[in-house]
Amino acid sequence: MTDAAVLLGKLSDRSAWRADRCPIGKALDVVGTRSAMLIMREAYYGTTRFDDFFARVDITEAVAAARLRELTDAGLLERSPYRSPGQRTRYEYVLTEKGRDLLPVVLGLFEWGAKHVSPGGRPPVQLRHTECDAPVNVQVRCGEGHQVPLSELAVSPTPRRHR
Amino acid sequence: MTDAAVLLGKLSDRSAWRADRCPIGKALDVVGTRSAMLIMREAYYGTTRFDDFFARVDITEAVAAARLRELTDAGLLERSPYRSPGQRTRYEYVLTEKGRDLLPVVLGLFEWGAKHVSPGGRPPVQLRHTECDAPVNVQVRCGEGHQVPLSELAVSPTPRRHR
DNA sequence: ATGCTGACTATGGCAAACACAAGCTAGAAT
DNA sequence: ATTCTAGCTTGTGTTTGCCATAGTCAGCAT
Repeated sequence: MTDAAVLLGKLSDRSAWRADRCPIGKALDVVGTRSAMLIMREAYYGTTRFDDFFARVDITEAVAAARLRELTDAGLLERSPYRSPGQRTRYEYVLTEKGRDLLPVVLGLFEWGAKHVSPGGRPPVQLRHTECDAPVNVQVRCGEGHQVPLSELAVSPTPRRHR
Repeated sequence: MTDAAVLLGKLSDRSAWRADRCPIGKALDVVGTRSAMLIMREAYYGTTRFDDFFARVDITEAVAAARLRELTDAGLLERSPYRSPGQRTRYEYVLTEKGRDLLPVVLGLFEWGAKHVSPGGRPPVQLRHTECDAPVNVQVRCGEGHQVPLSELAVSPTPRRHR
């Protein structure tokens, strides 16, 4: 038996269904580009201003403008006015709840890239918990706190909600 | 103070560095396309054969062939021969360790898409732990087992390895 | 009034991702 | 020998992501 998730109910006959309306596909419609992911990374690093985004992500202004608009339209970032003393009003891009919720994905990419694609397996930066200094990583867990490997992952149809 | 990770050491001056050689970018070089992510999803569902991949991911044969080659070249999948009784030898694509390690990313996208982009917030399938039936999700944790929110995430330069 | 700075917008072009359609190939079945 | 099928390959055209360069605009400083 090859290693895979466990398909339950009507899903067990794989030829009888297709993963249209898949949440993964929907997510990729919003954050499926390289520049979107890297802009979110920058937001996590604390970047809020237009010029910082395009300089630090190393993309052109046009791409930064397009992506920032898409991400604010989609609700991952919010454009909010601020005024430095004696300056005119400007706008900064701040993370929303929805944007913060994407953190596991971006951190997951970080971890995977660090382990499998970085030269010598050594990433340029490391991640730790401020409270206890232990290294941080992304884990698949269940509500009981167990770590869940792929072979113990059960996929079942969402029951219909009746009214 | 806006909500962001804590940058330590020489990273604290954000104008003094740029995230080139970022593991996130490297990861996206390999799995940065929609079709790559969706093919990995299918592999987690247990799909192994060419025809199943392109039919179930709803991409063309050409795209499936290109992506499968890239993913095997990159080491996330392995092409291995098999023979059904009285059939000629065929090839199937099976997950490697490297491919399985990407699971948190794909599951993270699933969870984010389900929560934020699915109609009515209801995904078509749900994920549970086979051992205890508790719902499964992706979490950012430290070695001590604490859940780590963005504001408690410390980013510091990797110390140089001397020899 | 002129320039500067932060935040964009516009134009043009290239390459990658993808779609659609057709063709090819190895070997088992007939 | 011919057909069938799984597993691709090739050809053509469109769309999207991105780059590079240049231009705009608002307001503060000079």
